[in-house]
Amino acid sequence: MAAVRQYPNHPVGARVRTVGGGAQNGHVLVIVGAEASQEAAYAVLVPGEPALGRRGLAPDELARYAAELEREHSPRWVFPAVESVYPVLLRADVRLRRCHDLTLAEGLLLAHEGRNGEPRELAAALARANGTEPPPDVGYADEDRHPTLFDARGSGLPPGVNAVDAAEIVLAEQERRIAETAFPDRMRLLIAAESASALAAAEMSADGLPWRADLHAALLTELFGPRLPAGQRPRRLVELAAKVSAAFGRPVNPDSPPEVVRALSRAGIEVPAARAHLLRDIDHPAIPPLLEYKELARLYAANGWSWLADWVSDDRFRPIYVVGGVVSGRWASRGGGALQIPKTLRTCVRADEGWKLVVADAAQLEPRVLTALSGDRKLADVASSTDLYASLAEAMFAGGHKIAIKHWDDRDDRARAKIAMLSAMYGGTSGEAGPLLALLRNRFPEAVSYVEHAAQAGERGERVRSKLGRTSPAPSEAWRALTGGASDSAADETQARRAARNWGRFTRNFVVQASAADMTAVLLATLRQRLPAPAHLVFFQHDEVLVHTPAELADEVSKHIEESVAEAASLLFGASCPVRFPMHIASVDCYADAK
DNA sequence: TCTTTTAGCGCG
DNA sequence: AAAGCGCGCTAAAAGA
Repeated sequence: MAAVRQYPNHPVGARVRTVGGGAQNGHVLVIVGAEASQEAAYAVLVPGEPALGRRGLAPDELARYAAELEREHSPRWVFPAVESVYPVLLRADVRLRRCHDLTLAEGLLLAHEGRNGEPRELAAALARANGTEPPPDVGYADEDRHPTLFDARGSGLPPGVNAVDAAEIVLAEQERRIAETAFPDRMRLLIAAESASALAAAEMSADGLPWRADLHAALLTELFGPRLPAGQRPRRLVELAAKVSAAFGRPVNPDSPPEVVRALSRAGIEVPAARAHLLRDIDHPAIPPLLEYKELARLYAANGWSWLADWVSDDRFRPIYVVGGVVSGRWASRGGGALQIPKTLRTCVRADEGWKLVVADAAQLEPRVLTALSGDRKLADVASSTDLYASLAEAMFAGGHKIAIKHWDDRDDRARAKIAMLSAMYGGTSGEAGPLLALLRNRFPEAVSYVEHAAQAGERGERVRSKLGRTSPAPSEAWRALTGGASDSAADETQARRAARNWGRFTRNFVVQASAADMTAVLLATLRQRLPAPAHLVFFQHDEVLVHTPAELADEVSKHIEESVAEAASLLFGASCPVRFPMHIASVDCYADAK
């Protein structure tokens, strides 16, 4: 094994090339898969180094051997799916630096090839490589929320085919497909970053977000009264519901939107729905308790006692993240609502004694990403400000240029600049958005035309790509049927036009949101390698990371975050990218104190 | 009665 | 004239 050199210390590991076989380029490649014949028996294959191969390893043996290989060779690991194998290693406290997740890579490549939605797990990828019919993905069992790729339901691989052998074939095939993309280096970076994100996600689930169950319980008791059996409305909600009913003069269930709408109608107030913002300005005695009920009931249902019991253990919240679970490449979560923790509960997120939480969020990430994507130099100047929207307001409205909007108030300039930018990124046109967007287009034509081209492509049914090659799905057959042919009637025409516009808004936003996801994936990949032990990532939410660290390392952690963002921007947009990506970084004891 | 869909709202 | 993106989760409502 002495012939095998350590892989150069690249933070993401994106430069790894293994086409044509394993160690020949000086990189150790380790493929781990479960034995098809036995449950929880793992195999390790090192291409070009047969002596290092192992078969029939029990989980603890796999962990020990993986730790040894990681220590000796710092290889690029190849897993059928990180979320299946890596938890086995994490339970033995084995951490790996870099990897290639075959399932995530397959998903990215399929999307790039316009085959979104086809099965992407190892068995399907193998069938695809062999030119046979891919079996459907096995997915996850709802019962235990754990991956089932290698459980009793089987891997779906043909009889006698071992996962490591399948993985070797699939890896070679994926390398071939990567090389066929327009920008292989970008796709390589994307897959490396996505795979590293999967490592980070599994580590975060294993480590958990520090969560003081006692504070959460105290808060619930304070807001709702003593804990009652599941299914029973707590005291405070009973009181508020009674007030609502009393104000209407008849029993009204505030949890039932139709009942609320009917009750208001009887009181002579017509509302199209029972949404809080539609009720906010109504003058009726039932409204205040109703709004208070809605807000509290939401918290109780989503993050009440049963959530606390199900998702918090040993003062850690352990959600399951779904890396790349959103078409744009953002993460999703499975159970626990990890990405929707209400701000009111952030007071429960506390660093351990002697530790700190370093909370870092990217300021206005998406408009900055759009700026970098489009290469709009003037907007890049605006983005040199930490408060992009304030600076944008100056650029848009300086010289007293006020467009035809009634009751203009200078104090609204920043808000209006923000509406203009969000309208460009989301396709909004309501209210003042139209004229504001026109002004933005006038001042920053390059940036606005970038998203408008994406929208037009979507309206034509074309796919669009992020900076690193994440690709939007093709619209459905139903969409094509609706928008494709000549319309028989004006109504059909309207419907077709609406469908086209809707898809255009999706692709318009996709190029920005997905490129932002590219950037944060690279950020995560970079940061998790740079963090000084025992500091570790504990939370990630689209444009925000939390690191739990011994207090004395907090400053160093902040510095690594800054550097990782710069590294990510440089890898995506080039070393000379003029766009700043400032971070709000706070070192706090409590998450609630970060803003 | 059981399953699927909808409305509403939390997060970015 | 109106029209902004992406998710997950719960209870109620609708459907089978």
